[in-house]
Amino acid sequence: MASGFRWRSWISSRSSGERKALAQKIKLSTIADALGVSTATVSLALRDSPLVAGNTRDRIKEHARAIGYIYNRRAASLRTSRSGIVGVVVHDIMNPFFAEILRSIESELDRSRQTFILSNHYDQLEKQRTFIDTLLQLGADGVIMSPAIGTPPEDIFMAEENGLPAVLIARTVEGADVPVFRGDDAYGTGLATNHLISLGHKRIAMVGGTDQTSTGRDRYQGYVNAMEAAGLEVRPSWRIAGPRTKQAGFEAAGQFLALKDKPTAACCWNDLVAIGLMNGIARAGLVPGIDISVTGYDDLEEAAIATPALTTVWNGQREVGRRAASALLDKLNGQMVRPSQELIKPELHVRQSTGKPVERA
Amino acid sequence: MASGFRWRSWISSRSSGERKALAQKIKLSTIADALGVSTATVSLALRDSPLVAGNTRDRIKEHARAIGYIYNRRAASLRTSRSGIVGVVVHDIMNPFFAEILRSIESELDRSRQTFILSNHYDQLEKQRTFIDTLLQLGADGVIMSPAIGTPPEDIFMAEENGLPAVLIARTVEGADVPVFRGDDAYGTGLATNHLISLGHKRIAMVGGTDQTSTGRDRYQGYVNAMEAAGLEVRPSWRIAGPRTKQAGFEAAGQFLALKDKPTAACCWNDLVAIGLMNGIARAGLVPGIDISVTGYDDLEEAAIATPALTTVWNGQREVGRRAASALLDKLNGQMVRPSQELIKPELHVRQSTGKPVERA
DNA sequence: GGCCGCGTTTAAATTGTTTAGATCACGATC
DNA sequence: GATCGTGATCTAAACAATTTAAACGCGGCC
Repeated sequence: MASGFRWRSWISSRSSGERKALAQKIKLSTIADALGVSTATVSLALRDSPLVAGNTRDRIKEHARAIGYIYNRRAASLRTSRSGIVGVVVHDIMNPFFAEILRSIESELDRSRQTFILSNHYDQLEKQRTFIDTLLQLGADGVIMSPAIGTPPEDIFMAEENGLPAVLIARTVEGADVPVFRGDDAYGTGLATNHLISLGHKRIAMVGGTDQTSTGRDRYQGYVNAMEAAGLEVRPSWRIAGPRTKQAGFEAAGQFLALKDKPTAACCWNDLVAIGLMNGIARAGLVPGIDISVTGYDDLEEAAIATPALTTVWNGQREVGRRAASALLDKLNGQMVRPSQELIKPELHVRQSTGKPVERA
Repeated sequence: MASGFRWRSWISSRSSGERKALAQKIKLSTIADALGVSTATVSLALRDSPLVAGNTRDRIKEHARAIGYIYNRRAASLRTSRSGIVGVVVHDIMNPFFAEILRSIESELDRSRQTFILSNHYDQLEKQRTFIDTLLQLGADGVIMSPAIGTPPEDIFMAEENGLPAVLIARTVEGADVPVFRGDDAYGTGLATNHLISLGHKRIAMVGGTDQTSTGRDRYQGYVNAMEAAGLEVRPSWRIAGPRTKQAGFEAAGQFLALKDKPTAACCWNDLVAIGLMNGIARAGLVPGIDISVTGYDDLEEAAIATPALTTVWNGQREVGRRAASALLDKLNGQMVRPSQELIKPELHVRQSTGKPVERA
């Protein structure tokens, strides 16, 4: 009795499959039978193989179109080991920094008819692993990833070992033997910091982000290098770490304004933090760009329309996405892609959020 | 000679598949052979079927884990007609309005082990069709879509006919026989408009968005109804249509400020437009929330930290995503889901971007 | 001796790709 | 005129990894 029940419940989820099987009945053999040729010929014809005569091919393609044949990629990939799927994992799809990267990846992959599956890992290693596992199960052709904090090189090695070639964007993983595409972060924050220094600022804080990632360390290093090169003091309390969001920047304003020997400028982790910080500063009754100078990073579209317009560092997102996708495609097609670290040179875009320092009593 | 060349180029893309086939060699039969059981037993054991004895199952699972077996979903789905993939199409992934919807869809689908593929259609019908076609080829189990402008009901009918059940979010398609989940837009803009009216505003513009979608018509209608109910004039020139982005809101500021009998308040299509508009107003030297009242729509996280904090209409995004995903899952499992239109009741969140009107000479 | 239940196995099925070989027409060669 | 070679088309059959319906072996039971 009990076992009878378990049996039923176990097979209960069939209905959808049945429904689908019922609907999806047009296959290669349907076409083959209708035209009196073999399925092999149909398969070859639909893929424009030179092995089949021009007019046979035309007849087949026309008939396939007419009866609404739908190509079954699963069946095909079972044989070919290529699924036409590429995985993309980033911290958070919604972070506008990734917007442009994703767009350029999308357009690059479109060209070679690869579909992509997107996922966030929210910097949780477990989520990232689950996703990679899913990609392996689906037989994905490759993965482009911005690795989660703490990703061990073994994870990437394992993926490659199981036929899932990887390329990294935005962050690097020490010891992983794959191509990495990202901006030159140290150089970039150096640009921003030097800009502030040249305006006359001497007390400059660095707001937002963490030092747990390669990006984090590089950005902080660029700031430190610039400060030291100018003979300026770097105080630990001037490093206000935190999430990379507007909300975090907004909340950091309180901490920033309460600092002893209050800095006159903030070099922010990214545009989101910078905009949040400016909002927080404005809320406190000060005027960002006049009372406090603020720089961002990434040059999001939003930076130009913020109030005041944000001085920021353009990070080459388009390039990162395009090159990463292109390198992955090369890998898929069996070309040897050497695991280099491509650093894209950032550029400073000066706007109204930075100015000469105003000293108050 | 020429034909020889074409031949070569045609078969040239095999290398990756070969590489993968080489790496991926552990399959059901590998385990079966090692333990001296049949592949059927292994298949059943791994899926915790009651048809296989407890200790056999444990041995099989342990061995599978030890040698790093990877489940091949393509092979399985060929047989079962279920792929574990759900498609999600929206206008633009990067629009933060969809952020919360996507997050709740993600967490709902996670629970039943469905992977989802995301895509933008940027309101281009052709892109949407290509994506649906890809889903059909991959044997996706279903699709959640915010339909592109101009989507004919036949497109949705065709998908369902081919075994791809659909549910709609955010927008409806007249004549499509599927469930739709969205906010009550007319009611929502009514809330915002009435709030402005109750503060004493008489000249209120509506900024952003288009009237080509069901959402657009509903939102405009809610605004018009509220105005008329209060006996206020609705001028065509006060309807400043446009894209639904910050950039568009920013640019609309010029047009808004140049209006004859300049309105004292703007009821904006969404938070992005509202924030852009406020930035534009601030850039022109006026103070949003004092000189001009502005309302948004969606209640993005950002609304609360904008300067000034934005009065806006909460749209129940979480609910939309959760219910849509849940309805789709029901459909997949063969339950009859009636094609109802679920309207989620919006709520007004009053902040500092609205106040009593200031009349200037 | 037939039937039952249990655990397992066998064989068929899912759909498209690939490869070795079949077929045919046509000219050239002996 | 028969044989052979050749190139162009096409086909039969093997193959990919899994699921599942049906069958099987084996005690125990009536």
